[in-house]
This record gives sequence, structure tokens and C-alpha cells, in this order.
Amino acid sequence: MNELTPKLIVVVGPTASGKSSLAVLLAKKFNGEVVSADSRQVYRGFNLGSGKVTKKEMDGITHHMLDVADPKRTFTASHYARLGGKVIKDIVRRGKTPIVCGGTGFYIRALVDGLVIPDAKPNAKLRKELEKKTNDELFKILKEKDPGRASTIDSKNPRRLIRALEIIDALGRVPEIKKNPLPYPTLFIGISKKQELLKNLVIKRLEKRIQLGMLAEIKKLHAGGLSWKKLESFGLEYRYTALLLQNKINKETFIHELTKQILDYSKRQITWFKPDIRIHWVTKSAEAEKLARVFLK
RNA sequence: GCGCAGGUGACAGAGUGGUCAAUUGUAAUAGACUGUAAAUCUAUCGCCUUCGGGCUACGGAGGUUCGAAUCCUCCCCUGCGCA
Repeated sequence: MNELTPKLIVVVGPTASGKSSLAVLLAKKFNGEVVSADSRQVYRGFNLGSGKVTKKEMDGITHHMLDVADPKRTFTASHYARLGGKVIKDIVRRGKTPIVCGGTGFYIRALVDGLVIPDAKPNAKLRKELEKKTNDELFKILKEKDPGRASTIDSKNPRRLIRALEIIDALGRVPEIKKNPLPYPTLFIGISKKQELLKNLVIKRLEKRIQLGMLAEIKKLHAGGLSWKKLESFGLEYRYTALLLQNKINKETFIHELTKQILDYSKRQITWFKPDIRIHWVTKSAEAEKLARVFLK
């Protein structure tokens, strides 16, 4: 459809807002393929728990970046960007429109904006060592080794401090932020939902997934070798289901807490996307379709 | 009706004469984000403010004191025990 000038569409929005079905709709209308941008749906076996689209919902549209990783291994934004970049090139080469769709803002930034993530691999040994230190100690070391990074970092976030020191350990200092964005005109569409409505959607969707066997799915993951601790670290559905299956919480707490946490997560997603002025916020799929039509012309 | 225990900010729950608009947790609201990002972390959270401070507050009313959420008196309410 657009062989001469490849273009890219990005669909974002909070969880349960209907991103997946919008992406499928746009893909059908405009000869596209969907590239998921979700930090949990990349894992094999993470289906109901991650809200992954089903084969049926895909409705014949090719989806990428699902089931590309083993949950037993660490998968990161860096891996995502590398794989996703290749996928998009390939879609474009075949004359189709890539539609990036997902709720993980950091992954989208890494992929679409080409955030250059410092080439320093996670160093488990160093991390373990540094985890013993207090924030103040970590910050002090960072200040000595790289005052530049120290001036911009969140001095109270141990995870960030440790990563910065890890980068310094490998590269000498933390490089300035660089971006190599994908070289295509890009349309950003955001799905906007009123908070009350989103809450209802989240509740209904959770109910449905439990009915469809979400608990059994996660039980199976554990039986397949994923520790409870590891499952808990994936957050939300995985964390709370793991707690439930271990009898650490009861069913009532499970539903109540999980619903609340999912809604909190959706707020964080909105916080992430809100400042991005490139995003066109829509409330109906027809608006999105119209935007896409004009954009692709 | 008598005895005992207690009434604190949205809730739970500290505080027992000054450093208390009041520890802490939860909830709420906003925000950050350089290889864990569904993660991790931050701020605000009585009212007003020219950000110096001002005002109203710990069931109610009085009182003691330079000073009270904290002590005293009476009243109201709640829980437990005995009638």
C-alpha cells in the first residue's frame, strides 16, 4: 500500500483499554502487521496472565514479538529493541505497515525512538555486592566516579544507582543519552478511557481470564520450573496468582488487591505516555481509523 | 444501673505536659524513568499562604498551667464483664 514511503503506526494506552483490537482493526484496514510492545507478552506460556491476544482475536493478522523469550531467562528492553528493530525492517521490506502496539512505554521508547541502551551487560555478582550498600553510599560512589550521571539520576532509587555503577564498571562512565529513531514517519495513537470506565473494563477482563483458566496456566508455569519467587517478580497477575497458589493470600484478597494493582499500573502507564506530545489521543476506533487514513495517504 | 476499658486526621493505629498539624502503615493524588520497566523509585496528603508564616484541630463543655491530644471535673458515645 505504501511501498514508496514506509510509515509506522504506534498504538499505546493503559492496560485493558482495547489496544490489541484496535491494532488488529488498523492492520486489516491498512495492510499491516502488529508488533507487540509488552514486557510480559514476550514470554512463552504467558497468555491469559499477560492479557495476550488469542489466535482468534488476531483474526488472521500476523503478530510479532509475542512468545519470543523463555521466562526462565532474563529478557530486557535492549533485547526487545534489537529483535523488534529487525522485525519492523522486515515488515517494511515486504511492503506492509508495522503497527507497534503495547503498554510498555520503555520498550516503545527503546524500539521506536531507538534509545541507545549502554552496552553493559547485567553483572549479577556486582549487583549482589552493591545491593548491600545504602542509597547514600551508592550515590556517593557514583558522584565520585561519574558526576555527570550523578547530577541527573534519581539518588534514592537503588536499582538505578546500581545499574549506573554497573555501566561504569564496564564502560568507565555512563554515556549520554543517544537516540537512533526508526527512520519512518510515525503516527502515535493513544487510547483514552475515563477512569471509571477503565476500572470496569479491568474488573470484567480479570473475571473473564480467571474463568478461562488463568490460575491453571500459572500453576502450570510453576510446575514447568518457574519458582514462586520468579513468578512473583513478574508482578500483577503473576505475583498475586503465585501468592494465592501458595495460600499466602485468600481468594478475596487476591481479586481485590490485584484489581487495585492493575489500576495503579494503568495510572503509571498514563503518566508515562501523557507528556509525549506526539500522541494523538482518541476515544473511538473510528477516530483512530481516520487519523491513520490521513496519515498513510 | 454498677465495674473495667476506650473515644486521635479517609481508615487502622502511635503518642500520655512543651521539640505535635501530631510517629507509622494503608488508602488517595501527582510525578520520575540511560539493559530487571507489570519492575524500581519520589513527592504531597487539616485549611489558607506573598512559602516567612497564619488559622482550626486529638468525642463535647469547662478547669489547672507560662504552655494540654496528654492532668482534673462534668456530660455524651462505644466495647467487655456483672446485674
